[in-house]
Amino acid sequence: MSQGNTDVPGQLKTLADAQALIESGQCPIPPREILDRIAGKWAIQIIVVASRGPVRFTELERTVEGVSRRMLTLTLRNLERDGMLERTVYPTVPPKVEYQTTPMALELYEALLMVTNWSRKHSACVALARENYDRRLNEEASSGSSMTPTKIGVAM
Amino acid sequence: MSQGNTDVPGQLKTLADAQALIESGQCPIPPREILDRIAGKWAIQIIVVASRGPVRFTELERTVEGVSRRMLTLTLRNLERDGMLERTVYPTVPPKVEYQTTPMALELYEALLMVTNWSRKHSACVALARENYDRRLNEEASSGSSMTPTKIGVAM
DNA sequence: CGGCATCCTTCGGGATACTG
DNA sequence: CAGTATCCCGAAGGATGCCG
Repeated sequence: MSQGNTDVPGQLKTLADAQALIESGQCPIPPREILDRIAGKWAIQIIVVASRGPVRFTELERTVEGVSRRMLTLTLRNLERDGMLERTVYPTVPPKVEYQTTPMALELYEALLMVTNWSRKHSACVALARENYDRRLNEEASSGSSMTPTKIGVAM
Repeated sequence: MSQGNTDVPGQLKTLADAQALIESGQCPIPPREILDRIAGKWAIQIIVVASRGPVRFTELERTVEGVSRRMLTLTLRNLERDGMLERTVYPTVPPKVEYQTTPMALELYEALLMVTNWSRKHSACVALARENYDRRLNEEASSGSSMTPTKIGVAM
């Protein structure tokens, strides 16, 4: 349980690395427990806001648009429990509580930037693929089934 | 709608880039529609398996452990609709259907490898943070509330 | 083999009201 | 201000059965 452990057992840079992991029987994808955390409707947004410096509860409530009191609290608790947020309570009256991201959370945020880049790069392509798919569904509804191997996809 | 568009409007390499995006009023995180896709319980696993070459429906059913027929079909349809999978039907009897990932999906997979790396690097730290958090909860249950600013987090 | 249709359960998450 | 507690709903997902 040493602290300064910044080594990754084996960096995965390419798909080949992932394949190798599979061969060795290990998991090449983020564990569900992690994905479920960031998959929640609010976790990432909270991390983004809290990465800009200490932020108070009510500030978050206003900034993270659409979040309910309940979900804000729940998500904050989970993130805190996972060591992604640091919660500081000032025992004043009225109470003041500040949240800010840990370095670990910032690293996750940076990793997620790759996903952001992907979506920015391919969002148009996804939209086009959907149009094609939906249109084919309609056409297929009128005509009979085709006799040749069917490939549905969008040209890249 | 040109095809060979491999340019990203603005590559996000650092948190500073993301901050800049925020200033300009743009979204620094992957859109929900994308996150929701990969957040599903099975999408990523399917992409991983299908990235190794054409794979048949029943093969997926056996490989992706725990998936139900229903969810496998649903997830495959969604991925296909988004242009992440290419579905090939051989009109033989009995029918044969093969799925394989598109280049776009492979790029997403590679982006997710960063998240995988993150979780491999920090999983122990997260586990430790949870233990600390849970232990503090118990201690706090017995004693009164503390009078000094409380910081709950794990040393990094 | 590769689905789709149906039913049912679980859980994330919203609305609202109360509290130290 | 910063929460907790309760109720409720819709969507995700599991189980099962039928079908071309």
